[in-house]
Amino acid sequence: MQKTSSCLVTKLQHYVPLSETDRALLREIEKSERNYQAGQEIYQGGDTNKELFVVKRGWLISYADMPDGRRQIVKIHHPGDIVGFTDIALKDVSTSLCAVENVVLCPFAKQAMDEVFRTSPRLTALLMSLALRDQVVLIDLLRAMGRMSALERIGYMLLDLIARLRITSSELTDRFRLPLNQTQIAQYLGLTNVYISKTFSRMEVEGYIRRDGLHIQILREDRLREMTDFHNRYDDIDISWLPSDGTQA
Amino acid sequence: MQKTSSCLVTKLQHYVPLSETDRALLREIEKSERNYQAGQEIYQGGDTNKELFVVKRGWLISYADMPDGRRQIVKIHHPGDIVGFTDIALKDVSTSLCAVENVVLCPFAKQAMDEVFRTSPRLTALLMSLALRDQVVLIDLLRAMGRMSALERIGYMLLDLIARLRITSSELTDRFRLPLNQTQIAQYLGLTNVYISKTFSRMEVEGYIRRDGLHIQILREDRLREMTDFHNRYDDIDISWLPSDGTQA
DNA sequence: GTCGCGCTTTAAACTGGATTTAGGCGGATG
DNA sequence: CATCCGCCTAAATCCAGTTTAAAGCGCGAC
Repeated sequence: MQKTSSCLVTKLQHYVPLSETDRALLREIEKSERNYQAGQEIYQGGDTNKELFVVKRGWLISYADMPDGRRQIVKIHHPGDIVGFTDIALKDVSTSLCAVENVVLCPFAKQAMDEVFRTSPRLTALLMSLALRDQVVLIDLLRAMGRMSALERIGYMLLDLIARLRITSSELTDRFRLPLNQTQIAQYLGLTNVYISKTFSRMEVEGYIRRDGLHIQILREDRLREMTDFHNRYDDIDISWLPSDGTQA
Repeated sequence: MQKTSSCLVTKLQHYVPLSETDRALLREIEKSERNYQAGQEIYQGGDTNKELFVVKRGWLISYADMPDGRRQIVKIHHPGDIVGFTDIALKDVSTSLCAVENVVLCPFAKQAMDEVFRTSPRLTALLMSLALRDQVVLIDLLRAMGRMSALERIGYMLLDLIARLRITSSELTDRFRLPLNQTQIAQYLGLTNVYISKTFSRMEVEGYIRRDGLHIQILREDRLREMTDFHNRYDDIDISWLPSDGTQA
């Protein structure tokens, strides 16, 4: 019966109801807030790994750079996401994190996660399921990068983003705000900004999408799904194996 | 004090000592064996997800296909690996599995994994760490696919493979057997078999490697590490947060 | 207003890797 | 010992996407 609805709780409860104990654990994690402004780098690959974040507001990107400056963006983070879970078992973080717009994060120490692991088997299992799901999503992206044309890759990215946004706001239709610039999209899809521009224009001409400032409307979602053989990994998680909920603990 | 040394146990103990209880759990998992011959497809993406495998002998590949036949290989499995862990939270498996040579697998039901989760927090945490580590490795591969040239990608793959093989056989020097054909390597690196052939030849001419049948010798490992900004993710796992070992349970 | 700045667009030249096709080699099979 | 088959190599051609450079286009600062 919390008044400030947390997007982390919303996102997790999309998969499974949480006990009051579990929600209390999560509230603890989201206790403190920190602001970062657009373009700010929050940590860098190689830094010692000491805290995780829950995204409260705004989009962020994680990326890995080559020494000569080539950059590969590997994850796009939205409100409700946990950032840094992947690196939990590493001494140093493997990617850098940057705010693409003004954001609000809830930082928390790795130890807080230990607390979750110790006291809530159900939440632990859920987080683990989501981490494994993320790995499947990464595999999908890998396939897109290795085997799809530029147009297919952009289509795939748009489908993936909208599927994720629909988790938290189910009334969302076919239009959403995309606060990434074309250089960042290129760094995500393994292309160049110039070719992103060209392909976006082409997609508009051919009626796949419509653009309006930062907003993208997907006009031929079915066709894009078919072209990219898209699977929505955010809907069909199997939670049947989760331990019974924490109320008994 | 087991006589038949299990490569799974060897691989896990590379990171952390295991209690007798834990080893017993793993023995249970490796109880039954099944043989598959070279080229055989063991399961297909979309099949219902019911069992996992420990690799006992031989190499295998996991891949995702597009409906029109384009194929992306996403993982190369070696003896001691657990296959299918990624899909544990999915109703249907997301990739296909194929033996690249004659292999021996130990199949076990998902429930056996539940047993591990219930009874050994330490083993659970270790498996989870390794799953997260795999995700970091996947991110490295993604960077290679998105931002590296053909020569760099091949170099990266060779470095990754030899780093993994060195976990189980530390006396391994700079030479190893690579039972993949060039078409498979291409499907792994997002290139074509023809260009793999060309680039391999070039790498040999330029003194990066030497080839001899299925064997590859890496001659300029330092240079390749530098070119690809290679990080060995198999060495530096942080296990300090693991719960104390299961003997007290 | 107009200057500067970040971002997108367009165009032209270029190239890394794809495609296609043919040949060659080695090992299994009869 | 001839045939076949899977795999690797080589050469010619082609093209999707890169590179470089130069406009456009808002938009906020002053």
